[in-house]
Amino acid sequence: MTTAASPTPQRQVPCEKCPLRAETALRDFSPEELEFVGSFKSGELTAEAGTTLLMEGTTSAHLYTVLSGWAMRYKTLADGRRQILNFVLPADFIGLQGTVLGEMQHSVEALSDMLLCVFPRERLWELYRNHPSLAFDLTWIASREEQMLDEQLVSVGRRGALERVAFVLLQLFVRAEQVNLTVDNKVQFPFTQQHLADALGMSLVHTNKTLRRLTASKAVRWKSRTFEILDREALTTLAGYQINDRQPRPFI
Amino acid sequence: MTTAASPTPQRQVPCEKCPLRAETALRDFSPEELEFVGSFKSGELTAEAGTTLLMEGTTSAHLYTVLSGWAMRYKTLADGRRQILNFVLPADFIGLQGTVLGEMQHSVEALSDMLLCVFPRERLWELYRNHPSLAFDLTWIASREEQMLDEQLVSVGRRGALERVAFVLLQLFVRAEQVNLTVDNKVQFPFTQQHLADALGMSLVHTNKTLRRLTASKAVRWKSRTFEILDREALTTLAGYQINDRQPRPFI
DNA sequence: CGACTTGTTGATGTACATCAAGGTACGTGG
DNA sequence: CCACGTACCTTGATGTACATCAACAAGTCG
Repeated sequence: MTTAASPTPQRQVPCEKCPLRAETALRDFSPEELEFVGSFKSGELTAEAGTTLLMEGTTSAHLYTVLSGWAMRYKTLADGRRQILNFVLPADFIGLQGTVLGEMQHSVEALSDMLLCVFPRERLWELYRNHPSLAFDLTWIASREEQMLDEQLVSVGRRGALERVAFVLLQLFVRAEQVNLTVDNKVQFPFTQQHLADALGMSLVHTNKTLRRLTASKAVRWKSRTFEILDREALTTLAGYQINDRQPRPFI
Repeated sequence: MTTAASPTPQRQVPCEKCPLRAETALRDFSPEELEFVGSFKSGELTAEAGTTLLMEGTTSAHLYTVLSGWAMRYKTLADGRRQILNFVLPADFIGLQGTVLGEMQHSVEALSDMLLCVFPRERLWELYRNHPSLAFDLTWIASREEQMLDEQLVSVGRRGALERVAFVLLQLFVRAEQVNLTVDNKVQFPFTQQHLADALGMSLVHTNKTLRRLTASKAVRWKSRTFEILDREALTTLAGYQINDRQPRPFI
């Protein structure tokens, strides 16, 4: 496991040309907002798959926005059991929780090679003081994350294995769609069945068997990293829920 | 199930004399902050046990701070399965999530008689604009809630039944302590085993049996609403975790 | 007093975990 | 090209934790 990741002092993406912005993954910013965010951004970070971006029990001086790539947020128990709390996609924000307790209460690890925007946590206060609209966006983000956790908790607590698997796959697909990571009903998933198992609170073997039941239903296909939805309605039914397409996400 | 709850136009608790503040459940406010919060508060709400304060799928014009009493935040699936996401105690804030999507994605129901402070959601923006320190507190709160959900997800996903029950009881006890609801290692819990089961993602019967195993270990006692910790260290060990005592909570 | 809610317990069923083994794909160095 | 290693997936056999069902006991409340 790589623990450090090196900042890249090379050419950076200027905020006004942020690829996320071009994709409408973010709300529109006023020129003032855009200028502040540009100055708030202190650099970029490239990280290889497997890099630990944030570690439970440590403090981080930085906040990040994902420009590209996937990560996972997780916790581990003393004996090694792992629970993946959430997957992190482009346009997602990480590190905000550290603001509360100082120490991170979870770890974040890159699942693929990533590019991240870096912001200094120390200037967060300045954002709150001078840019209430951005501060509001941060609350919005925290609140949205909470809603995803709520759903996840319902899944793990109250849905059966097939429902659970269908639900998480559908949800991930929808999130990937929102940041234009899908091409005619296909996505590249950078994670393994083990990751899925750890997210769903199931064993690897049982996840595998459930996955085979799911693919047997012809609703989806998932082979060597490529996930494809064949019958979206069927998948939605199996998931026992219609996922609400959320509004475009604010902030950087 | 009662669905509505009536506002009480009678004598209200002035913010500077907020009982929560006296108990140091909240951070200190500057006079300016205190004055704004006082004006932000639009009333009080008393609610009987069983009252639905917020309903999934509806919108609410209000935000609430709990002054006294317990509630639960939960979601239900189409077929009636219920997952309790979190318990709500005095000094907790509810309704913030509605800010994100408009519609609430979960319900909140009073477990005991309650007294709540009411704030108009429409003036939230004013808070962000003029009182960045309070805005920051709101983010803090959202972030703290997220951390509790993380823990809960780990429990339901990766801990065994005994561990789970021990953990949630210990956590509830600690939270109750923080708002002075405990008297020599005892609390009044206003909920039933069914509620615990729904919070832990377990069946009622299995929860009951696990609870009996737990009480057999002499670590705790729980009879007719009164919960008592007899051996805190033993309970902590059973929970497989030491819960970190958090800092005092900011905002109203 | 019955009616109802909450807790308790045993019997039985099932969903899931664990164990063990092998299969497939993709890399490496020869 | 093959031999070899490794990472990931697949599958059957077995074990166990938990759910479901059923019945009853103990309050509590009208």
